[in-house]
Amino acid sequence: MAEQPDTRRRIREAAGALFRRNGYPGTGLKAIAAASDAPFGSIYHFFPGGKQQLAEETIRTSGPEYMRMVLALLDSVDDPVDAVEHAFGVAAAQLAATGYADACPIATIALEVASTNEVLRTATAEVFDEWIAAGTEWFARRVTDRAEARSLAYSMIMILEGAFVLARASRDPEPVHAAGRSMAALTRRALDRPD
Amino acid sequence: MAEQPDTRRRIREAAGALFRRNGYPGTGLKAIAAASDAPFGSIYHFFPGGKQQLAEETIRTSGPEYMRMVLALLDSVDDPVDAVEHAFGVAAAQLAATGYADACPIATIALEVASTNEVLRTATAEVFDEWIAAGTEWFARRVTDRAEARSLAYSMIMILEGAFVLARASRDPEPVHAAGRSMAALTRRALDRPD
DNA sequence: GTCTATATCCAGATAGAC
DNA sequence: GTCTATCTGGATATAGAC
Repeated sequence: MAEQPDTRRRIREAAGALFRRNGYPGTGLKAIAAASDAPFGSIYHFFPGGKQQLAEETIRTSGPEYMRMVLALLDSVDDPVDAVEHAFGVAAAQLAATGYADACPIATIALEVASTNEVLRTATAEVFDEWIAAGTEWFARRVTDRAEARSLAYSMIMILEGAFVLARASRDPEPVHAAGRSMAALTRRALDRPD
Repeated sequence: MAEQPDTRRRIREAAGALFRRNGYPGTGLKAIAAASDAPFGSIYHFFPGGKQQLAEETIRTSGPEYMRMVLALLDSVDDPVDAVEHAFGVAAAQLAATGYADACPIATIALEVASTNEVLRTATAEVFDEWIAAGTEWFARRVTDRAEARSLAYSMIMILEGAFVLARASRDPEPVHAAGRSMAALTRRALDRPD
């Protein structure tokens, strides 16, 4: 089995970081080449489909990576309510630590391409579907009703995404903390009132 | 007092619609000229600051407009819990009716410019601040604790923004309905448990 | 004031030397 | 496979005719 060249991975990671901060049309291939210390032509050597192929790969790799990170945070605390607040607390800290740059790796692209690029829109939709499925599984191990678990997973992803919008705009981690408190309240309510 | 020319308004509205759908770097001035049926030069005649001035004006006009629309929806129903679910229901229907194009007028720009353009970032942050203040006032008339009212306003805006991300990506109004149910639950909890 | 033509630059993409 | 030079189109922005 052939080893992936290091250059290819560097390009993908640099692209992921730039797309996350500046979006899809806002990121140029020349900036990606510069950030990955790769010659411009290597981008087309490894990604013959050009910018779109590069973006699709970053969506489909950084999306699941991010999910695994959040699930690891959630799994690191026993009590579900505390786990939720812990995960949001870490997200808030990480956001502030990166100058309010590193929030959701795919949300900006998702909004940008929703009306303009079916290939990338589908990629973002499929990543979000995986997040919802994984989040549902996590909550289903803690609340009895499966519909309730799914609702909590939906809410957690949505309120986190919205908190990232407000926090990046205001350069203030407070929205993410507020989102964590609301999600903790919803979680506690589901634990207290098993339907 | 001089009347604003009709052309200027048409340009601003076309720009607002395109920025909302395709974002800031994704929208070209030529597309704005075409959509507003205005000659290209008129953009710089009315907006000498170019693309950035045009974007700032659309943020600062469409943002408050959207807030007034949501507040009108909330005020149209007496019971607070029903009002919240009603507002989300209308948002879901409008999203589907526009082919999943017309969600939040400034969220895409907000994410795109957060790390790249201080003028526009500040504009989006100030609009969000007004939303939070107005939402806090609305909830404060219905729940006693002011901190609780502010928390509900934050949550409502964040979960709506997140729902728009998921709904546009999946071309499905369900996330917005799910968000409405969660916000209704949070509102009911605040009404039932006056701290 | 309205509109057209154009200047200038940078994007994505490609060809081909090494 | 790596890298450079370049093509082509479209972007923002401007000049200036009408």
